[in-house]
Amino acid sequence: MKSRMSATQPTARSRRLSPAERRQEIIEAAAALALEEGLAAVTYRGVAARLGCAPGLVHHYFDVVEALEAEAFTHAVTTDFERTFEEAEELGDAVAGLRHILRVWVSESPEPHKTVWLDAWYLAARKPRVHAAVDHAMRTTHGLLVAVLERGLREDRFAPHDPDPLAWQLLTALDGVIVHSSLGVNRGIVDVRRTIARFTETALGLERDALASAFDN
Amino acid sequence: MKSRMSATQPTARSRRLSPAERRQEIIEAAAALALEEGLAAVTYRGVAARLGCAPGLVHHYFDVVEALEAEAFTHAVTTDFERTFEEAEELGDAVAGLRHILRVWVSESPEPHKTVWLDAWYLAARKPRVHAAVDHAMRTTHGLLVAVLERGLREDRFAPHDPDPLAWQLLTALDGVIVHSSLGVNRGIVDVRRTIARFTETALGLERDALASAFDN
DNA sequence: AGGATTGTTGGCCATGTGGCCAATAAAGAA
DNA sequence: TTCTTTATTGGCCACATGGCCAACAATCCT
Repeated sequence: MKSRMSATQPTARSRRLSPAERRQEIIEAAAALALEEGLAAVTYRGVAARLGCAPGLVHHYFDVVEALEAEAFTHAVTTDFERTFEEAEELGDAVAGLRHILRVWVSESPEPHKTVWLDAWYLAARKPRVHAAVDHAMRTTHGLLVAVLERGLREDRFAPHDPDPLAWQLLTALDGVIVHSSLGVNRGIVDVRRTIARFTETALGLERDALASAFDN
Repeated sequence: MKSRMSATQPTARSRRLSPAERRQEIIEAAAALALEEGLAAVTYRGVAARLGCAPGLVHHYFDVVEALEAEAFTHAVTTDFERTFEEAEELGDAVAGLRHILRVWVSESPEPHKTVWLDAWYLAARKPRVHAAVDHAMRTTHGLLVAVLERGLREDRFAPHDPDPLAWQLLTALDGVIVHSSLGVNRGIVDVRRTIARFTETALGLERDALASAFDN
């Protein structure tokens, strides 16, 4: 019921972009679509409608939908969360940085990212290219987290530990939080945000509420 | 390429079952299908093909596919994992019971359940009835886990804690493990199975490897 | 300016799905 | 036995998707 719009509206879009520009435009539209309506909404027709072009154009740049889904996911998740890590690095110490990361990451606000991650995990089981994108994104995240942990060790703020496996354990718990908060289970029963904070405090030998205070507002 | 079988093969199935029997048969077929090929394979045609009946029959008992998906999920996950908790209760002490639960739950073997959970979480975001089924299943699990924790407190095997929120935290970490093991990320880098064991040992004040020993074989 | 390159369009097909319905036949009731 | 009920069938429609392609036209090059 909302499929017709190209004939009535010329879309006022500059036609014949360079391949690089058009490709980037498609990826951004797909990523925005994934954040707003889920990764399942990333289809030839869906992206084309949002962009105001013909579905065949999208197919021209991504001859397989899976590739478009993978790119959309990657662009959607890597954009602002690498920024988050950069912000964390500029903060005073590792504890403050970690607190910042947790606050941004498991915010209870409208849940665009959580849904995208869940969608990606689901699709990864059946679509190899999405799986590869998810795998890469998670390894990248792990690397960034390891850097934070190593910084904390250098600054003597964290109890001694092996950053590599611990980072995986924290990410595992974090992804569990994504699942639970995305579902809205146990809402009102226990604050999901504090769950990960508790785990991290314990693992790093921090004093109670050293990280959970990030959610006090 | 495998859709034709009703005309050539009478399916040798007793026809005209009682509504209760047929309904149960459908649910079991749908659950088996969900475990083998994912919850997305639970369609009118899919279940009917597995059962050797007409798709219309399945629709006659479940006039909305969502209801069938929800029932399939519930039957698939509640069947054997309530049994696991019963087995745990019959074991010597709470620590042994918890160890048993972890071993069965996060086994690295063929991953039928993990996929089903992931599928359900994904579908729950868009299908209310599936969401209700998932919510109920998770609350049930939480209740069973709380019972185990309370038992451990009575037996003085666990450090003092509030079982209710702790059970949610453990389940959160556990679901994170499901995500990671389902993806096969970090395979060979860190043993995902031990992640949840570490968290639990820490939270309950158990000595190192008290639970992780469940994975030594 | 004219021609070649290629970004772009609109439409087409096959497939799989949910949902619906009249016709059929099997089981139980009279 | 015959009649009534209803479990069951097979086919139908509308819709959305992935993928493909010939024709069109804007831009760049000569």
